[in-house]
Amino acid sequence: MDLQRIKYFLALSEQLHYWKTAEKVNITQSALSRQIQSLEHELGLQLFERNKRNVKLTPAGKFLKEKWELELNEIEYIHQFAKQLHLGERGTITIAHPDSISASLMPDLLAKITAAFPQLQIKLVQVLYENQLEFLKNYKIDLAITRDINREPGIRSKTIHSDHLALVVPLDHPFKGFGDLSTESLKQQKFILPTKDEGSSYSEIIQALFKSYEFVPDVFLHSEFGSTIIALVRKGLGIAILPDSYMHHQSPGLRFIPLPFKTDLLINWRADDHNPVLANILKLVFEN
Amino acid sequence: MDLQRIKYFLALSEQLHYWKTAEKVNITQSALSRQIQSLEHELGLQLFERNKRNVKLTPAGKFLKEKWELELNEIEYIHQFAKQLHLGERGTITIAHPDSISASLMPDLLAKITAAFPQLQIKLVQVLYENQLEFLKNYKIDLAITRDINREPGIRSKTIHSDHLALVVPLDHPFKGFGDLSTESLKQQKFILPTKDEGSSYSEIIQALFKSYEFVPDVFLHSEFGSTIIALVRKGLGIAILPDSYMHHQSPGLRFIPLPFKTDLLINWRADDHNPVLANILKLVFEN
DNA sequence: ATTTATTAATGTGTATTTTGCATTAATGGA
DNA sequence: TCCATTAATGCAAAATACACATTAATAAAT
Repeated sequence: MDLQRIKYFLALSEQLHYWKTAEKVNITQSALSRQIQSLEHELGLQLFERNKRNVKLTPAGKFLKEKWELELNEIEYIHQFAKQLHLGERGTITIAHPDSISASLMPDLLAKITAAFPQLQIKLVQVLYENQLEFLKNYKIDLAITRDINREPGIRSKTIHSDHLALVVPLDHPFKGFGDLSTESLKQQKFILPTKDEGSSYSEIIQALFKSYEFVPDVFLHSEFGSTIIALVRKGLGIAILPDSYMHHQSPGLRFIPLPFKTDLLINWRADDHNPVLANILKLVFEN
Repeated sequence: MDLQRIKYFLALSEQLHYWKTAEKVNITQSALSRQIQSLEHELGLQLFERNKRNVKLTPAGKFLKEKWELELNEIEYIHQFAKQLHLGERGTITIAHPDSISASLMPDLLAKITAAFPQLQIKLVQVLYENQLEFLKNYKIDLAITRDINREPGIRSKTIHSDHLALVVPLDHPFKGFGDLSTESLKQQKFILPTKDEGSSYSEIIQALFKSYEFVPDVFLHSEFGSTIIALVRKGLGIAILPDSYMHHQSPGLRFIPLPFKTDLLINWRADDHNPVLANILKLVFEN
């Protein structure tokens, strides 16, 4: 059952004239005649009542004309949709990203994506640092934006941004600028820091920072969630070290003091992920 | 776009293995490989991600697998339905019949039809005698059961039954049997008769009846509807002449006196009506 | 590291199907 | 009765699909 045959049938069912129809669909009358015959034979029923002079739909033919028209439309739509999936213009992608960039990079990126591919479905999720690679490998997420360098085989990774680290203090705090920082003055402070994670490159940078001042900080509380940390600092419960992306969040009552340490933001994906949606998004991310 | 190709695709999308699938669908692996390739080419997209070792659906392929399965089911159902239309096992037929047989022949006929073709849709309509042929020719009805012989070209006709005419009188009427009828006694009666129609063979029979008694009846009322006539007779407003099929109606308070005149019941249809439903019904009507 | 088994793709000749051209046969109208 | 129209058909050519054998890539085994 060739769909082309059905198209010929539909054309003939409109014209009810072999010669005119044949011309319209660019085949000879003989070919059309045989196409209809084989269609009838294949279905085991008669589509047209015809003699050498007139062509007329049978009740079954009339029924099939109506139904097939609907089906062909449906199928055409399906094929178009599939084509969009193929081109990565439609489909779903799940992205995990850290809280730090939800007010800076993410809005920009999402705006870019929706402008270029309005039909795309994007799912944003927050995943604990320690789970990101596992989720990526288990197809729970397709893209992981993180501050950790990964060395997993099968995961590809690329830096998309660099942030300075900043010391975050309440507005009424004695630290006004980088000059106020010293081993002595820092030793007095209570710190709110991210959860320490063995082998996490982000914690290593923070460790390195304290090492440069040669002391071990008094860590009053660990939290992985930047917004929690910021709220605690604002209440005067301690001071924190965060990527300066957080300056883009509307956070009154806080002062950010830039530090000479940088943290990279990386984007990770499965090396064997051939979803065209991913390719399109990576292209967008890297194109400028 | 050959539906067979889509079936091959669906088989492969289940097995994800060319050799096994090829065996299952009874072609060689080479043929299957090319079928899938040409399908991909035709659609302009990739259905499977494959290397020499593994076969896996792409997102577009996964989508098409789901959709095509539904569409193929739909199409198969449509074809089955069309086949039934072709065989006359499904479809609609509109039948006009006189009131006189609605309690005798019609129930029998309808029972027969629904037993043989349970999927058939039957529309019963009451049409005035004078309109029957016109409605038949204009495709408003497909079968006309009537007591009138027609001589229209293009309309085929066959007798299916013969009724005696009967004189219908109230139970308390002095006429008890055929012996009570005479020109004198009949002259005293008021008659309720069918609408007189020039050239109608049924009225001609009734005319012939009165001619045999050599008088012109005192016709108090004309009606074409048997049930109306019966109601009037029961109320004692007059007596009537009807086909004795009416004896099958539950009509207490009436006496039917058979007369030695017969009226034929004919079934009429368009000679050029090739609706298979019609053929099946005619076969049923004439088969015994 | 090398070998082996597996398996999708492909080159090639053959078989099948479809097509176009020319012709035929049926039919309605002049 | 003849003519014009038009769907069907015989036939050869073209296009397409197929099977067989082979190739090439790769995962598993040694």
